[in-house]
Amino acid sequence: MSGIEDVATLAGVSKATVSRALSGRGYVSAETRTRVSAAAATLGYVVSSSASSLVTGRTNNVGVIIPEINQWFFGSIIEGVERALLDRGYDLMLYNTTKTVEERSRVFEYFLVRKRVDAVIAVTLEITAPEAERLLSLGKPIAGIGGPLVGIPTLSIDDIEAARLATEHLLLLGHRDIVHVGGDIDEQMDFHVHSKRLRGYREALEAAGIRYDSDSHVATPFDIPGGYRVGKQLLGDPRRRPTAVFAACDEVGIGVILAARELGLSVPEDLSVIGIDDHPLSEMFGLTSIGQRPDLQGEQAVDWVIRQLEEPGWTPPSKHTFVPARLVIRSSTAPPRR
Amino acid sequence: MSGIEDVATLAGVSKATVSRALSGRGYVSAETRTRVSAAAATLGYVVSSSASSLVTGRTNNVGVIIPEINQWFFGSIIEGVERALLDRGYDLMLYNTTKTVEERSRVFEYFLVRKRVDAVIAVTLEITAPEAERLLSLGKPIAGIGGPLVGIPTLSIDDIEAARLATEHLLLLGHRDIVHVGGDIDEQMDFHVHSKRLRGYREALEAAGIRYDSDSHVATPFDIPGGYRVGKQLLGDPRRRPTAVFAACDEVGIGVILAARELGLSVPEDLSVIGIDDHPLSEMFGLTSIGQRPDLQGEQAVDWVIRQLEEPGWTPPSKHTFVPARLVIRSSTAPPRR
DNA sequence: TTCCCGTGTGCAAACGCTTCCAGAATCCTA
DNA sequence: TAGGATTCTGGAAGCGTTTGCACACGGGAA
Repeated sequence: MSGIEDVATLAGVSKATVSRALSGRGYVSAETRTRVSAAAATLGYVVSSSASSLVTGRTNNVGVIIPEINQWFFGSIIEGVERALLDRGYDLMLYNTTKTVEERSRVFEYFLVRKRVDAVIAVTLEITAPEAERLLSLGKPIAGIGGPLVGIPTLSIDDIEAARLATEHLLLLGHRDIVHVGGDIDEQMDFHVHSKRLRGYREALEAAGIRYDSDSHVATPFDIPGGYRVGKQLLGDPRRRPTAVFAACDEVGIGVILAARELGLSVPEDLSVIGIDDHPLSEMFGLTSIGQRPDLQGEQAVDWVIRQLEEPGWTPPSKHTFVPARLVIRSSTAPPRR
Repeated sequence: MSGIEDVATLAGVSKATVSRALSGRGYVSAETRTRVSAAAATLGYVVSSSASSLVTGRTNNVGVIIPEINQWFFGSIIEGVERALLDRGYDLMLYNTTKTVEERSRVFEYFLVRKRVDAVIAVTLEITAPEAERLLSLGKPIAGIGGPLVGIPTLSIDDIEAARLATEHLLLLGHRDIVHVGGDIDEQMDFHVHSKRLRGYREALEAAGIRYDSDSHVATPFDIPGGYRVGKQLLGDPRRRPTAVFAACDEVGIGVILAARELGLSVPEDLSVIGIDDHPLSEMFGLTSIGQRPDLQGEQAVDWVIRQLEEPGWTPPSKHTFVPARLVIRSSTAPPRR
């Protein structure tokens, strides 16, 4: 394992020059630079990141806190973040933590406590103002996916708007009897995604002059089996069956479609279904959806923190950023059967 | 940001004693230890990992190379690895890289080149002997999920055996006309998982005295749409329709089930389907499967590398380890109709 | 009593870089 | 031609820890 000293002697220069030549900082003549690079190459030299971190105070690591991995939304974010980080020469330290409050604060302390990351990207993690303050005061940029969050740049789709869009699509097709299959409102984490989507749905309904009652909304876990179970229940009774379902995410929507099929209903003739996400499976099921791109959200968050690190004076948007979500019409929605 | 010096003066001892008290190495009287801890706590002191890495040569990071994130198998591995690593006080550096040869070697160089990780866990990455040699000679333990791989401890289910088990289950039920829907044999990476599963299937068939011909096997991507497309094609022609399908993974199996339903066939009456994985969705579809636990595989790999790091003299198994895979019977398999 | 060993502590030397500073050489401008 | 600005290089001082070594102290064995 050769050090900078070896490279220096081989190239016939000082350690200082090697450092400058290799890092590209400061003046080095072209000739010297090539000689140093050659020496480094023959020795297989590579700088010790601990040593340089020690003096520069930079680790070139970015920490990512994420509550799930095995879900399309979160997995895609990680992919986007990873790609963007590696492109810029940073490494990704992954912290998978559940959403319970204790766990959350433990992880948070963990981050504050470590001198191991230059920045933090928090996915679906409600960081309180004092916590953010503390992190920021340590000079560590932080960005959030989900939000809004005070004092921290955050981004997400506009959940209310997306839900409204989805509901309006159904309304426009002529549906009046639309059930929303969403998440559990009592889950307080997650930036109230569930209640926001419910709200967008209600607002669209009310704008169309349709009464909303508590039967119009049913909660279930955000996965295919969750949608399936609710679908079975909801569609089982013919006299209470809606003509359309707005599912709070595509997995749930797919579950509902499967339940409908199993009950002998055809989609969209007997039932229209719309979801949110544009999940990779949605195309196969013909599921109409409000699409979003979690991978791009991850890239955006990376961009924010890295620019703060590298461009002195640059500051990220001070308010929450809404990323686009667009309607993708497929074959699961149609006018209600006369 | 207070350093060890501050703690030392506050506690009225030397830096050396602080270091020993906090790290638990060397002799420190109980009284001193508590005084130091108190001082550290009031100052909010935390050791600089770069500084201690510089002297100890340890980073407390483990690198994980993985080709995918957004797939159940890989996501579960990451979850298991992350959990095990955090429990032991290590951080996880994630490298998501595709399986193409150039990418692979690039990442590999990347790892060799960095002095940032203490160990490497390679998931589904065929590391060549010289590469392994190099990593090992740097004193960095390495473990692989997938394999076998010479010179590196690896683990995986026994793919041949799993495929045989699945096929035998169908044979035992009385099926003689079984098609294997697997992966593309020409994909050379992945430790030949595809060809191993094909082989287990063939061997079971041959042992039962059933002729295998090239029609018996069809390749498709390892996901639900892949299984669905093949299913549609395969089951479309009634006179060439098998009585059972052995899918190389559950996603494919689920796709086949969906295709069958859509063609009006009922499972298992008209068609039996079995997969491999015991995917979370399989229960909902009643899919019989050969189950495996990627999360535990991840934990096992972590155990190997960490023990090598922490227990001098300990060596991991020198041969490939097969982890258990067990038959989970659900409702997608039954004797063939009449 | 003497000697040795197990404890407890501090000093100072690394660990492998980056960067400030100073000095030398070269170049441009007046 | 003088003088300042620019480019290039090396020496040396850290960065914040860990750890080898030396030393002091006490208790038990001989």
